[in-house]
Amino acid sequence: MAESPITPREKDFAAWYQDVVQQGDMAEPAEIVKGCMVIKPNGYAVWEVLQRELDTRFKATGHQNAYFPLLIPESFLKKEAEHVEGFSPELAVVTIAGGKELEEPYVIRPTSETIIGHFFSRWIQSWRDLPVLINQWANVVRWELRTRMFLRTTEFLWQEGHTAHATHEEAVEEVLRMLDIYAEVAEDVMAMPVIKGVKTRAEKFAGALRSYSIEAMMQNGLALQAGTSHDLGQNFGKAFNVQFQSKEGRLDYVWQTSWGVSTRLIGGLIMSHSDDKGLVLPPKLAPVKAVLVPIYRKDEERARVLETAHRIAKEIGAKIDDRDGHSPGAKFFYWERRGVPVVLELGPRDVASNNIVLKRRDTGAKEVVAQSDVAARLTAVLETMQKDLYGAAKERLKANTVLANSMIEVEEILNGANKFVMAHLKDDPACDARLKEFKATVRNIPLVDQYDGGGRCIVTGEPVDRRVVIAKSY
RNA sequence: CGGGCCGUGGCGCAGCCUGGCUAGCGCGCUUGCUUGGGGUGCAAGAGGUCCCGGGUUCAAAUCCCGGCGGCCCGACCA
Repeated sequence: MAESPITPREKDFAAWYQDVVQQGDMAEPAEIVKGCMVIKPNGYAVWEVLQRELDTRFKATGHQNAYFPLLIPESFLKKEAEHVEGFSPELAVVTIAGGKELEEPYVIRPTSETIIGHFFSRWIQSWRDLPVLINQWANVVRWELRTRMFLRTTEFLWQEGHTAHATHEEAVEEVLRMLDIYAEVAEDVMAMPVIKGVKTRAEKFAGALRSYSIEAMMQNGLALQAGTSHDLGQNFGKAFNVQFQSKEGRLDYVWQTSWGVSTRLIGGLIMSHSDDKGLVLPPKLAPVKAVLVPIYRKDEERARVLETAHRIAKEIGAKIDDRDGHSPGAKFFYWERRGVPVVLELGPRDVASNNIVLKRRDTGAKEVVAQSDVAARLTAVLETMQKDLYGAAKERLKANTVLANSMIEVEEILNGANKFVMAHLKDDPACDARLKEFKATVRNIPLVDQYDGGGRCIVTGEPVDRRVVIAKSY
């Protein structure tokens, strides 16, 4: 028996994560470009499914895709004071092009609020032009000091939605609508439970009025910000002079939003469901949902088995692994570490009895199914597995969420383990700062309070209306 | 960007301290036979700028200096 190429989670979670990414053939460090990664076909296929799920929902809510330049005039970033302050440390800047020093450097987009603001100002004149609902699928670059595959890389893929509205009320509706879509994709498609909430003022997007996020819990108890949706107010409208004439004939600035999710979701996916044997993909996200491994000895068995195997695989839309020169055992391990939800085994015994063996990736449970029932059974198993993965993740989130009623309590809990700690805390940067002492942050202030309502802030003693999520995070 | 560990066939490592034969090992890969219900076995092969640059030396994977990159911790982080 060969040794597992995957470090157990218990032993070293970070090493486990690296191993799963590598063994699942998801991505590898680019090495020749600092902090960047190569997303391999297996990983990119997952991204494509995620893109499809998101894009369909964006379109269904009236958004259109568009594309803006990768390079942004440096001066654009400076037009919004908070924005430039927030992003300038992590900008990559192009100063030379065509062999000449540029008069004005270009920054490689870290996000596109500025350049899109510029074009919005040209596109929008009247209340009739609103709302503008745009989404862009793009790559962005942020010179992060510390990178981890999928979770934080120098260059990453994402979508960024940018919308402009006539009223703040409408903009806030949009912000929450998109947050809901993110939560829906996270929970229903990725089987990753999330907490929707508002970011504290200290943690909000540079240039936003308010930021909202969905926060997920990884298997090691760390939080992962899985998606954000920002109420930009009129900040960028004013910075880029995006004005429209209202029905009443008044000139006013638009109210904007922006929202995004990135390839980081794939990191979250991995750390939500995968196990010591490798990647586990929820069925709805798996590019390949089922693989059929034929088993045979002699040539005449081979012919018979392969014939039946091909017929069944075609019927149920499974991939067939008919590679020669690999033993069935080797194939089982191969698909296992690549996270395929269901592996079907078909050997001479099954051909003779008109059965087939079906195995789930998550539980490892095997069952013998009549060939005539396999299509229905596969559908049912995939559905169950999707639900079970979500259920297990939800259970873990619940089990690792605790209440605290004092700063000392919060600190004790977080020093002992990685948990989500629910505590009353005022939305004040000074209060956020107190958590830094033990490397925690407010993840968000939940939109829906599932606990005991109001209480006194554990720092200031002032009344606050609900508990916030405090945790260590990626 | 600070601290630590690391960089040697595709992958994982030994060798380095104490410089010196032809740079080894396991896995993987190729070919043949064998095997096949959870990594089959045997045999024969292929495959290496020892991260890069400079220095010391008769001689550098090994010592010295500089750089690049990876991982972990920290600071930073929409």
